Amino acid sequence: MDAENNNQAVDLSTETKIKNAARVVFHKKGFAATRTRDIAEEANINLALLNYYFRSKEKLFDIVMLETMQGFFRSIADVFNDESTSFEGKIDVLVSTYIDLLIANPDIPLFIFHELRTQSGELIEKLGAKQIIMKSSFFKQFQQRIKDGIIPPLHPMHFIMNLMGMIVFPFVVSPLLRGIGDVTHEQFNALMQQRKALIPVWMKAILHAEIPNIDIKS
Amino acid sequence: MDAENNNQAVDLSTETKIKNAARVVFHKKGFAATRTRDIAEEANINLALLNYYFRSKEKLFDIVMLETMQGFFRSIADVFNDESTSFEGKIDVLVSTYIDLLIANPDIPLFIFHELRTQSGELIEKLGAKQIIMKSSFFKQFQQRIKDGIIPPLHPMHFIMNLMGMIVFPFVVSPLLRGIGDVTHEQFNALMQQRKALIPVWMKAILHAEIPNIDIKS
DNA sequence: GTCTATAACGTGATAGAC
DNA sequence: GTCTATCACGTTATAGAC
Repeated sequence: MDAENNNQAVDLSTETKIKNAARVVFHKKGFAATRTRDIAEEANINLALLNYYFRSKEKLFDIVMLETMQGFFRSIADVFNDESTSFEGKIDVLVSTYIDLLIANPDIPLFIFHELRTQSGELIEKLGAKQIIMKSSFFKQFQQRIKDGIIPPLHPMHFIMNLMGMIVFPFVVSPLLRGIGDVTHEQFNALMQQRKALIPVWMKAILHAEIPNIDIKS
Repeated sequence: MDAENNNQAVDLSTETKIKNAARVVFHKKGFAATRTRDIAEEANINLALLNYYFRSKEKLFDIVMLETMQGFFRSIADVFNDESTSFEGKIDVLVSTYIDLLIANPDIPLFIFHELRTQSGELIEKLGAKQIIMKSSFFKQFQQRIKDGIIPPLHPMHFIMNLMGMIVFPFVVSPLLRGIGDVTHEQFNALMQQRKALIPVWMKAILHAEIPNIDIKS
């Protein structure tokens, strides 16, 4: 029964075991704070094998980080570029998809944010993040709605930030919720499930809110 | 003229120079990734002086971290407990105060979030964060509005997360905005200035949005 | 209080037996 | 491929002169 608890116990190749363990530890502690010994222990392998398969801690980290980033942005791209869904439909799917993803991997956001600050801008280029967002079906639908006067002519990033913020932010501050609001882990996940239905509603309220007379040039 | 650029050049005590430098470097790189040499260099002092004044890297970090946390939560407490302002007024002040704070110190959010995950729950207790939020005038005004039927009876944390997320999240992902939206540093700050007026409007739209029939217990 | 030199330690990486 | 033992290096911390 305890053999099924984690993938280290199952019959995976040593290389895969190391990479999986590295992903867990790097996500949780970041590059600088993790020791190669931590990864070896998590993977139940000998320390020397890490260097045998991946040459160095840094090379292993680069592989894990790129995979994580690509996975994250690819799943955004899939939703944003689905030509068959409406603007509102994309919001629903995005919210639901990402809340599930973050419940399963709550350490990912801080990991990504930290790397985005640390790494230079070429990482973002390498990921093609710009094309994913700015040339997406979602973005076009968005701009059409501004042109039609359905949505106020604010910088699109305002709404992207609001949407992603409402999805991701709770996971970043979840320790605070436990400490401040006496919210258990299970209650937290229940709140996140609620938000699958709530965020789309809130997002529509934000999109159509009457905006004050401010300077709206870019 | 260049003597006024930073506080290291002015006539501060060595102890203060070290602490200021430590704050800058720790905020930017976190505990594990900063070397005491980095701090010494930033402070323009000899490496040995760091240990002379603060005993160890860890003790210096603890001092800096606690000060940062206390400063952050204290400024929230000041707004939340101001009996002279209305519910809406508190939102306005909170948004404006924090956007200014974050423009001046964009590294603070990730630093705090990372520490909240790393440190145990006793840090949150030590900060009195629970009392600051749950017993605040803001929170009482909030619950009164639920009782009056002005606001739907959702868990208060939903709205706190939405509000703080809209304020803080852009600063956490600012590198992405530069990479994706071709937003310069100045344009970013201009967008944040806009948000001082926009977030209160959006927040009110969220607060009064008709919510769907979901399970709202807990 | 401030410096130089160095000790003490932790960690990444490798050599070499099996 | 996998292990034990160990090296090589960077970093924290301190000793001791000034």
